[in-house]
Amino acid sequence: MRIGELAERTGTPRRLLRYYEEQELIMPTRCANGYRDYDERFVDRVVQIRGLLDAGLPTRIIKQILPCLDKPRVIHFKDATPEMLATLEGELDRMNHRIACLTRNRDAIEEYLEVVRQDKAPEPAAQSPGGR
Amino acid sequence: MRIGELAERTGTPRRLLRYYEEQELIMPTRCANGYRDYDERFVDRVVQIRGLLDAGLPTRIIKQILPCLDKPRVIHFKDATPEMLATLEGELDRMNHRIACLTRNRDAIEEYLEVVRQDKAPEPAAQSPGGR
DNA sequence: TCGAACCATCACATACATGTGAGGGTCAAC
DNA sequence: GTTGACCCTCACATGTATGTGATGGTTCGA
Repeated sequence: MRIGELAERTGTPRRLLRYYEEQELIMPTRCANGYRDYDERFVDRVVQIRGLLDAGLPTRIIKQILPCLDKPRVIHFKDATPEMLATLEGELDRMNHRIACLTRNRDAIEEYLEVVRQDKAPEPAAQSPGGR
Repeated sequence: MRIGELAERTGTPRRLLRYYEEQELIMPTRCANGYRDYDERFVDRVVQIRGLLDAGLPTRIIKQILPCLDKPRVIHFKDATPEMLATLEGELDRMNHRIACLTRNRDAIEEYLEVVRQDKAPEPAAQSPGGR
């Protein structure tokens, strides 16, 4: 598929698809006329990239972890230098921190919303301060 | 405490503490001489801010959710306009997406690391391709 | 054959978090 | 009273992910 279709199917501006390519996150082939030609697999991949970017990972890191996640991963064993593994472990750590932080705050927001809704919804009886 | 101590205790450049204040994420009082005066509570708060920033939330959003998380939260009930609640729900959603994405990728990295380690560590017997 | 709808590259602009430094005040210790 | 370690307020610079537009090639249907 060409860039327009991929853009539409992933909800991503063309500009960014080209940017991700420049950052070597995705490497589409080219048609004879120079147009980018994207494989079906790129749909998922782009969505994954966007998710990781949104979660705070820079392209530099995403570029490193992406190849490790492809499923027939035997191919990538030889790339696994010690430094590379160390980087991955470091990122694993940061991701765990992020997950913990997000989860903590999400739970807190959820609780807040529940409490506020309880305070607004029920029949107007005796209520603690702040009630409507 | 003054800015230097807070910076050291949170591992945050002074520059950023002033920036967070400019963005109205933290509002220290001032001493007579104009120095910022930080309460003990700011230590946790700054750490929380940094965690959320690292997880991809912009200061604009952090500013909105922070006050909802303070524990004697009765004070903040009146701020809960419908638009505000909608925003919060939206952010809750995005945070859930982020958490899901991070968790998925973390698990995949973890699995990858396990497989690679298994491939490198054990006694050199018959092994699948890619072995050392 | 023309126009619309794609595609290409290039370049400049923006928002946001952050770095860095200049120019100057405060204060405690010597 | 001078020095050094703080603090202040600017203000300009950087990196990263984005927005936007100029300029031009390709394809295809009217």
